[in-house]
Amino acid sequence: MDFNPERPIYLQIIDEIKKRIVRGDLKPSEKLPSQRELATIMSVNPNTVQRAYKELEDAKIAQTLRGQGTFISSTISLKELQNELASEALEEFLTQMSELGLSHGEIKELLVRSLQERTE
Amino acid sequence: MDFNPERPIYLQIIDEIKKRIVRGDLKPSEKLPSQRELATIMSVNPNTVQRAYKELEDAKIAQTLRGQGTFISSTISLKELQNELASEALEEFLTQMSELGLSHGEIKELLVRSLQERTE
Amino acid sequence: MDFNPERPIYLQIIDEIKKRIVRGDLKPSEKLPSQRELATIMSVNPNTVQRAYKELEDAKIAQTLRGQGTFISSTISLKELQNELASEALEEFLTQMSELGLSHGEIKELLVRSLQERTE
Amino acid sequence: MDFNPERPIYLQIIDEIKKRIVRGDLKPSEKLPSQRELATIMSVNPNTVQRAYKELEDAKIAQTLRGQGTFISSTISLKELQNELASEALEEFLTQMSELGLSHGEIKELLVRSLQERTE
DNA sequence: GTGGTCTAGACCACT
DNA sequence: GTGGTCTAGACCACG
Repeated sequence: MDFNPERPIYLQIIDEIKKRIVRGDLKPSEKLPSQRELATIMSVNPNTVQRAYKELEDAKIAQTLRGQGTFISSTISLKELQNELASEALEEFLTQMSELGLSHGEIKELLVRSLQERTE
Repeated sequence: MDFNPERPIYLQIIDEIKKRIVRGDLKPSEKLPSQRELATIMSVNPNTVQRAYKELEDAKIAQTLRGQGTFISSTISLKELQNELASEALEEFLTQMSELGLSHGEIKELLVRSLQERTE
Repeated sequence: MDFNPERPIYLQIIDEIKKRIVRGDLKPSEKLPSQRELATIMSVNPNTVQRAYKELEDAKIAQTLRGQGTFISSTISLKELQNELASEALEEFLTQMSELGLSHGEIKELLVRSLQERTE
Repeated sequence: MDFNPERPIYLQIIDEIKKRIVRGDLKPSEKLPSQRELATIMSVNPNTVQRAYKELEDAKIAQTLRGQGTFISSTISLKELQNELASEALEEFLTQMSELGLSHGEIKELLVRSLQERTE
């Protein structure tokens, strides 16, 4: 994993884990790599991983058990998390486009055209 | 204007000014508020405004004339600026959605539905 | 039994056992569950129970007889243990309240009101 | 300030600040010492102070302004915070006492006697 | 000068 | 072996 130097590493780790959960690569109740292990894999300091894990815990996405490790929360809903993240992105996108003075029609057209180009 | 504390204020000021240009609220050759004035309006440190203006200059979007103030560049192309900003936003949006495992069809559907809700 | 993740589990086990003794649920000379058994009941690592039992021994509250198990000390004074635990709790409580700037009168009033609500 | 080695320093800093707010020593909107400054005063690492400040921010008790410092939240209600902290302490105390098998009457008597001793 | 992030490395408590 | 805390010290972005 290569990090964007513009954005704090721990936030990028959080985003990555969330996306893996949503895509089903990580399942509820599954154990995350230990802080040290992930730190090694990502060539990052263990404290940085810890920070990411802590925020995931604050967000109720992960849970930590003393001496056993950090786990994806067992009660988490994949669909819900996906909706949440997708809505955030969509909201952000539409706000941006509106502020640029684009109408709904123009936004839709732009998107459709762009998707077509990527499919070809 | 209220700022997102996650993002440098000067960048948010830049974004805001760009959007105003694109929307036509600010016209080419028009004079921007003085740094002090804008700082007062936005309850922000004058240095922050200065930094925003400087970056706008570097991007050839504004020009500073000694003793006269800062002006929107007269040669600026609204359409081009709009395309640029819209493309950036679109790109970012599509990347996010793909990483969430959504297909092109799903993305389109989500957008269309969301636009409809906003129109009603 | 559900544990507070802020506090070591073995301490919480110790507290629980002390309370059961004070309430008479566990009597002097009575045999405690085996470490394995208690570990199973509490869904806890056997080492954790062992540590709790060891600390109870150090505090002269329990005794381990080789091959026979762990027993509540026969010479233990219920009243004394109760006083000790109650004093600790009271001390802690009064310190907290004082630090919040509450007067003796206010503390008393708060307690009385709270007890009344619980009785109704 | 001397710390209890049993409890994380950052939690003790948090508690201390909360108490100062409740007692009126720190007022809403007031600036807290800078992280470095407080770290020096308390002979503690700046990171430790930062951790405490961050948690206060998560709890909406403090607010951080980029480059300006950390401030007590302006919308905070002293009475509410006091009630909250007092209720927590009271709740904890009563739970403890009940678990020791003490009746409401006994609890009250113990408290009254203890307050009297402290007044004399 | 202020907070934010990160590293390196240490020690500890818990399982 | 696992996470939790802490230190020392560095660098950066921001105001």
